[in-house]
Amino acid sequence: MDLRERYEALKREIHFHNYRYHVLDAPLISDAEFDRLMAELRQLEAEHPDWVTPDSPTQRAGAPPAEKFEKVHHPRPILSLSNAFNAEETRAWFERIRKLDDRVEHAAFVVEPKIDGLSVVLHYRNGVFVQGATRGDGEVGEDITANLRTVKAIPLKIPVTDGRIGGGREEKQIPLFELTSPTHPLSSNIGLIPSYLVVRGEAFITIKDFEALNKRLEEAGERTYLNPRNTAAGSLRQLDPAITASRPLTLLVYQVVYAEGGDVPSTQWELLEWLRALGFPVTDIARRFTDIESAIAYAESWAARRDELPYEADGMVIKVDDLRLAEELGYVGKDPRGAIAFKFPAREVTTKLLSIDVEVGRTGVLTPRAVLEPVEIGGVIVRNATLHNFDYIAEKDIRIGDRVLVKRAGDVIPYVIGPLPEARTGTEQPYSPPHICPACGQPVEHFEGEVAWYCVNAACPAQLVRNIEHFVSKGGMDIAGLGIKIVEKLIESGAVKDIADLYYLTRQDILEAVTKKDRETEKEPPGKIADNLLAAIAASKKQSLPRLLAALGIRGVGEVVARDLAQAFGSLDALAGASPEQLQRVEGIGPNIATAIVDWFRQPQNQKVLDKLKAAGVWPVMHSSQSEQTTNGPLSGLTFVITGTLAGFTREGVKEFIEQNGGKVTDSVSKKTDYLVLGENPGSKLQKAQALGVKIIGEEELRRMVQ
DNA sequence: GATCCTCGAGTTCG
DNA sequence: CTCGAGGATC
Repeated sequence: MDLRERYEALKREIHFHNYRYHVLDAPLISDAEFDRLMAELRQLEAEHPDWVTPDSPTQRAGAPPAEKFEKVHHPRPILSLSNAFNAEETRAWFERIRKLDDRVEHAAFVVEPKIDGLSVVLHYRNGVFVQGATRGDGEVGEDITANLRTVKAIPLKIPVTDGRIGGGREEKQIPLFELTSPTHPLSSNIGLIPSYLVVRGEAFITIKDFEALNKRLEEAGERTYLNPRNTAAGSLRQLDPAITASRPLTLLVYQVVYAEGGDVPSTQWELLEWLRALGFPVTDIARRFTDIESAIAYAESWAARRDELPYEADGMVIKVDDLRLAEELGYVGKDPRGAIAFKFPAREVTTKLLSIDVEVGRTGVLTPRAVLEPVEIGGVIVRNATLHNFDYIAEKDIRIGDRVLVKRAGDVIPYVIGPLPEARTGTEQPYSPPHICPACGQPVEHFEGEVAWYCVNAACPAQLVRNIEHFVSKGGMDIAGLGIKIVEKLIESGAVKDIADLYYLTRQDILEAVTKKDRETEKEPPGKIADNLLAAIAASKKQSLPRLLAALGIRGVGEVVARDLAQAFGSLDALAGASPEQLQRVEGIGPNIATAIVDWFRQPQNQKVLDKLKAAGVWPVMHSSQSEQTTNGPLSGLTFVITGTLAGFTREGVKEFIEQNGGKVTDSVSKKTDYLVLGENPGSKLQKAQALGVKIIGEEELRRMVQ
């Protein structure tokens, strides 16, 4: 075999292994072996530069940076899709097209994922990738060929293999179908491949790759990206292909835009298989249905399981399988009638940042809050979102008036992911943090090495309200019926100046506060409210020492630390007399928390609070049975994390159950987690657990472990 | 000294 | 759920 033959065989082999790795995700050789093949190819090309063709694997990277992107006219318009936001609207679409054409009645549908990425158009002449473009306005896009070449999932040559591999040693002829995915064997012949073929696909970055990229950027101290979509779009619009090459882009192909001189299947379902056979990456969750209801059910099933997808999807596309029928159904504006996007509820939306409010927490920390133009996210109208802290605003360069991307953490709590600088008009105003507390007007302070800004005024009314809120909360002294409104009135009237005053309230104090409240919302007579509240306050005197300790609001002392302290010291008297050294003997207590505790007990106003609590009979001590550690239960030594909703347990209930049997419950999944207890509608802990290989059990298994 | 883990604190809407 | 920070561990 001469060198030229070896060169051609090498190219085939590299294309094939690239395909196995980047398209099928099933490599046959190691990275090192692959690198060796590439090195040999480069060597041959260095010796024979005239042999190099555009479809050589070496051509993926290395094009010099461009000045600008050239315009590309698409051979046919690249269309958009009309949307359906629920099953009802999807059925309405079906009815509309059924009335237009009788054949729709018995038509089949193909359902595919609608990936949130960037639409791209790829041109192949005689099987060689010659040009790639963005969608642009649908008529004219931008030439990003050099960038797309670096995307390894894009075949530079189709079919990606003609079945001959291993050239140079023992050349083998392998039937094409064996080279494709075992789950999708080829059923039909490829036919005559068009001499000019234009396909459309979606370029994107998987969630995993996005997170890894952002982590890398963060560690390098660089600006992170907002979401996979923005990253994919930004990466493909780089003038320097070397940057694109460094980004983990991939793609899935789903449409033939134009074909000349060859055969193209006439149904969407066959088309997907045909594209796959040519070596294009094609989704493996597409399904064909012979009735619209099954198609809708399938789309809905993915709406519920969208977190299982490796990429961000904003919906599923339902297409009429018969491509000729779809074409004949025509268009509404730029939307073809033959397909519809079944949209998932948006989880991330953009809206305008109107202003930034500042809240004062019970510890005095100032927290910025975004006031937004109201938007619906996942079924609720969001008007506010947290901005975490002032550094966050500066790092992300968030300005008032910006369009910002908002998401609900765990689909619950809204937060601002970041601004969309490209949407700026020039009227946006940078934000500067306040120098005084918005509640009391005293100057704010910042401590070395910390991010937070504090209002240090011990008499700040906002802090007092939050302090009492925390004290009476469910996890604290659990005084039901004492909400923020009544607390504010009680403070206003002077009846409450600290948490201990709650235990000295008269019926008259409460009556006054309650009657001053907005009467329209009253459901019960004030007298009854006052009596209930007095009873709840009296009942709270019996709360345990750990609860009281956590409720006091000592910095760094929450539920867990309070329990450990209570167990170690047994009473508030013992704790008040403890030295920093004694405190630090408790696991989890270091110098900082020890100092915070000692300081708290030393404050005169806190000593007064303690005296008043003691006098009111709020002075729990640990009983020996309470402090007894469950060290020999069936779950001892095991750490559990809970996610989702369990059928037979509340969150508190399952925690107690595990702890009573000697197990430990923490909030975050790590390598030290033994089991993840999985409930309905799990959160991101599930992915984390899967990534770390943590064992996942249901509540049944948990119960069995105890028996 | 760096890294991992855990805890605390704050957060929104219906 | 997120971020920040304290503490434990290597």
